[in-house]
Amino acid sequence: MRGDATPRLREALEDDILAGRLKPGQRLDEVGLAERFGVSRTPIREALIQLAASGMVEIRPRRGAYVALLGPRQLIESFELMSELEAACGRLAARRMTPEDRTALEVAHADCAHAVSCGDIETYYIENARFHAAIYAATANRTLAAEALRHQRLLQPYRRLQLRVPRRMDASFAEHQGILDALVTGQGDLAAERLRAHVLVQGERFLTLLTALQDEAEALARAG
Amino acid sequence: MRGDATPRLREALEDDILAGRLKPGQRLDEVGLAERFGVSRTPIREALIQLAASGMVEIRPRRGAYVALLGPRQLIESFELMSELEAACGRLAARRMTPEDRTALEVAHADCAHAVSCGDIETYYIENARFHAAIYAATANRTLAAEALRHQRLLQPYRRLQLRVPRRMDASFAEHQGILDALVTGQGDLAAERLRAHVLVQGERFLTLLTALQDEAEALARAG
DNA sequence: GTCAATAATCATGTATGCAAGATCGCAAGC
DNA sequence: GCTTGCGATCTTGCATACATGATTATTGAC
Repeated sequence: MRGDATPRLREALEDDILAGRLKPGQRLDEVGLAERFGVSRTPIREALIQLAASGMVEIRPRRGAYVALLGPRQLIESFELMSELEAACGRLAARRMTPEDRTALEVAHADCAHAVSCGDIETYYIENARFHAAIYAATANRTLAAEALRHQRLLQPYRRLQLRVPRRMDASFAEHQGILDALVTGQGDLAAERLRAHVLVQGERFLTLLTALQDEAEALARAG
Repeated sequence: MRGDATPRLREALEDDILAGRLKPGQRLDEVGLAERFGVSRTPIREALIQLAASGMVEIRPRRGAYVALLGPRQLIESFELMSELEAACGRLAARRMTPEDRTALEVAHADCAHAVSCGDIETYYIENARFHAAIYAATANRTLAAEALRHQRLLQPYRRLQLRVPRRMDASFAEHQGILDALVTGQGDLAAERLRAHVLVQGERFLTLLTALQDEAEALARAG
């Protein structure tokens, strides 16, 4: 075999996690994955180590690898970190955006608008990520953009749930409009503030949802 | 051997890099390291992969691992990212600092003061990192604090050079005082602004130093 | 003397083997 | 009936082996 099994495996596993085919908390058995992908354990292990380093997988020594499962505390912290990263991106993007960046942003925003008008949550989920990624790209700071993207991906499985909250998609889109306005008029601090609030509210809504689900589960447990 | 070779190797290599025993750009030969540490290539590879994921090492496929060498562009970007992370930490720390956090900060600041009064650059370099780490810890957000710490370590080899700029240590300490004042008075936005400027100026001074060194090297190349 | 092509060498990437620790099941005791 | 101790099984972590691509050295031509 040609020598590029590890990156291929890493991407395949990451895709599986992001697409929800591998669910948070699920065990990742080395031999099982090796058989499934037709390789030995070695490149599997190396891919898992890389995913663990990026936070998508958790490796417990001598106890195996698991798809990362963020608890409430970690979720709060991650959304807060994300809100700060996005705010930073917004401030820099407002100052440095090129005409191409602006076009890309407006296209992504229009695609979000289309998803909203169709009521298509799944599409909005994807286009929303693109809109934010367009902001990262406009910072002209690849290091910062890469960090923002990495954390976006980390939270992606949880955001997906979050958008199912009633009317959240419309509210999110309205916030995008305000962010875009601030960005294209060069108001970096305003864009930062709006992005911070936009991401934080997502985190808070998500936690509300999470605790509701937990209460529900507990109620079921008591009833059953 | 007992089953913790990989983390031990990772820490040893990271220490070597942070302490300057392994220099940016230096090749990390797997068999050489394996012999030096008395282990096989497998745990060496796993440690290198982890270090690559955290940015301290660069792995070029089929071409080996090297101690990360940041170019001017990456340095600018990294310092800018760091300035935003520190600003975020400052804002949150000003709001959430516990009395213990405040004490730790003041102790770290006093230790910096002592290093300044002794003119001890090497000690200041260490205490400075502690002062900043105390701010991260005061955010009550371990995820954010861990990210800030990781990037602090990434830039540490370069900061060390930077402090040798004349009078930089005194200026840095004066800035710390302003940051501390803003933090203990709960002025989050002010603390954020001062931290951002503090880190950015380090980056800029460092780049000045870097280009000066490069010019010097070129002049020598022309002369020789 | 320099450059290019080719062969030898070497390092990386992957596969496989093996030992130690973790998990699971079963049985014995309370 | 529940818990605890012991043993079997399984998985991980590291070592070793091998193949392929990169690197270097050598040789021949210009």
